Amino acid sequence: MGGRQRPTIKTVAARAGVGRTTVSRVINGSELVSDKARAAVLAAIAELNYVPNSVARGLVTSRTNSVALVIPESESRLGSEPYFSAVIRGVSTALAETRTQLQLMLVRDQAERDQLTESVAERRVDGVLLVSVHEHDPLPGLLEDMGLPTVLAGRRSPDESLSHVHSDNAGGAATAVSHLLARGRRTVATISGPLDMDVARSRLQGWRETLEKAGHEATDRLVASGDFTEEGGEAAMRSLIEQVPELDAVFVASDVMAAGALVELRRQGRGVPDEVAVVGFDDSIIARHSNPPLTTVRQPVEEIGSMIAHILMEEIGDPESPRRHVTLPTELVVRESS
Amino acid sequence: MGGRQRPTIKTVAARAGVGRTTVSRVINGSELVSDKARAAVLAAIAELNYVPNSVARGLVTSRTNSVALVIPESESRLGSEPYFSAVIRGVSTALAETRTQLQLMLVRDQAERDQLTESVAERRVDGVLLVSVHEHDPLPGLLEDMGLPTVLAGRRSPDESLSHVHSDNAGGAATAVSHLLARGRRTVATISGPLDMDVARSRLQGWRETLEKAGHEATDRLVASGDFTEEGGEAAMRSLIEQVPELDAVFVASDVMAAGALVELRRQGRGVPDEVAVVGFDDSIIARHSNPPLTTVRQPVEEIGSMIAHILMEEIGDPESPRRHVTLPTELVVRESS
DNA sequence: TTGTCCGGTGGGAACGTTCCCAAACGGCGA
DNA sequence: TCGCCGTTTGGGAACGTTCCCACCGGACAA
Repeated sequence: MGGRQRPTIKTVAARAGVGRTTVSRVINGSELVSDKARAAVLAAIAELNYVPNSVARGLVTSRTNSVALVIPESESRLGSEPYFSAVIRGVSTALAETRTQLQLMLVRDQAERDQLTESVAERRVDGVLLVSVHEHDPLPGLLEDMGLPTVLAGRRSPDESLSHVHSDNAGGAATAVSHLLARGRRTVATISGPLDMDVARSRLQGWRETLEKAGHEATDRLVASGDFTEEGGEAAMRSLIEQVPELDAVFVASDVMAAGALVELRRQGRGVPDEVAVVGFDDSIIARHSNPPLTTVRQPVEEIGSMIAHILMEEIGDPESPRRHVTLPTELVVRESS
Repeated sequence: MGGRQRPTIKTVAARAGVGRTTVSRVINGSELVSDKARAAVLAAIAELNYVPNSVARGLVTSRTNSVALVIPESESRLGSEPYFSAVIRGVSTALAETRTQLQLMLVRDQAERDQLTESVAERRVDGVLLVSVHEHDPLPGLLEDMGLPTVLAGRRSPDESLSHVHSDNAGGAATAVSHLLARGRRTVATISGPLDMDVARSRLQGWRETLEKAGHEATDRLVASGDFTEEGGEAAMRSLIEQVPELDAVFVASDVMAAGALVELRRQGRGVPDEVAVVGFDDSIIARHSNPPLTTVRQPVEEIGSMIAHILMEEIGDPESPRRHVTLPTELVVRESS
């Protein structure tokens, strides 16, 4: 039964006894169609089980009704990082409402990078969502030059020109550090993310400013930088303990790294939270299940996802629409590690 | 500079002083082109920065070079379930090699389901990958009827007709139960997944057969069924303890549910593994971080992903290719919960 | 020389839409 | 009755490719 030729708009027109154009108008919800014609067309469509061919439509409208979500994954973090999954969820929810397809592009190496730009050049998508951008990543600029609507989750730097949505990283870090100080901690170290990312720098800045404002030390010896992986967190914790044996608290820039830090602390026999308090960032699933459960800064990741999607659809709909910069609030979730 | 009209194949032809067809041939790597013509075309392409329009190509070839990965998500499991992320990773890796785009479709409700079938009917994809199929899901049959190449991760039932890849669920469960028995456990209960899924039934069957073969009880009172969520695992554990207070081991059909079970056991003051041993399934990130770390059955999820993608590409390339049924081995990972 | 073949080439048609425009239709006022 | 206007309609062209086929020219055998 699957062998039958798919009906085209012509078939429908013939069946309904009208012209191609009228069918097209009905499909696209134009008002300039008589009720009679509309009824005939709708009936024909139903009988023939007609579905418009979106490729043909795309050729003439030069719209594909699909957008790309680009996730650079050199660190192979999708998988361990629930962050990406949550973004995907949010994006998908927002897109579903607009009947836009989601093309997922995991970019691991240069070859895949080239493929991505080519695919974009082929105009297979109407716009691009970029997640986890690094400061000197050429991709955002490239997309901007091509004139393709682009929205970032995060930003390259504080003066990012492209539309973007991110959470209040500095503020979240400040809350975390204040919390630790309020619990009487004196020496608050930090494990930061890769410093070529604004997320990492902003969280570090929040840590530093809060400590300085409170009259505490916030020098570089209290900073170890990880790469947002568990192993990275472990190594950073090790070097911190060595560097600053007297530390009694650590603010870690992600839950996954914090989990690594916990492993190292346990290995070294330092009690959490008795001897060392730990606060993470993200409130990912791992935070609830680590040992002990992790105090952490929750960020509205799914909302970030749906918001970048919304903004992108807006820019696709109206290329002249102004660029938007959105900062979403974070929230401290206190558990047993602090 | 982005304002310039994109060059078409005609522009290139004119520039190179050849016909459209010759340009097309060069692009598609045909042998029937003289070296001279080929060189001229390639030069023109480079000068003009020409990229073929894939939509136009798709219209005539009726190929889109993209496939859909469908993830039903009524249980909102992407996010908590690293399983899906790993599948996505595997699929993406395999597709990258074939220059095929990946359309991600999260299907939460009926509306999104309809959108999916419509999108498929519009021929926006060359094939479909289906993850986490339930026994009476109409979708696989629908796709089969439409004649669209379809490959499943998992299967509807043991006599699945569509191509599919799954791990040795019964075998994995058997290994887990044998392990528990070897540790001297006598009353091995189980928390199964939703019984309208073959994964769940197979794991349950592995549990049952192993116990029976060893001469142990394997009756229904030892079975509680969850829904692959943490809360479900918690509730199931609660009912098991009530039903079978003397149990000294539980085989749980997923790590996420096992994490829930651990929470409940702790709440009830039952030591793990001293009083109750727990074994999960998946070896997801949560297994390493639960308290205590979880003994679990590892399944090669990423490999499942890349394999379904491979098989799908094969079926798209040759619709007559035989259906394939692949079972991948599992492996027990012993940690501290057993 | 003539005929045959074959590598190389390019123009026309087709894919299934949307958009532009001209034309048909009907009603209404003069 | 005629002319005008607004609503509704449909045919032609276009979007940028690929595919089919016919053609061209040179090499080679007869």
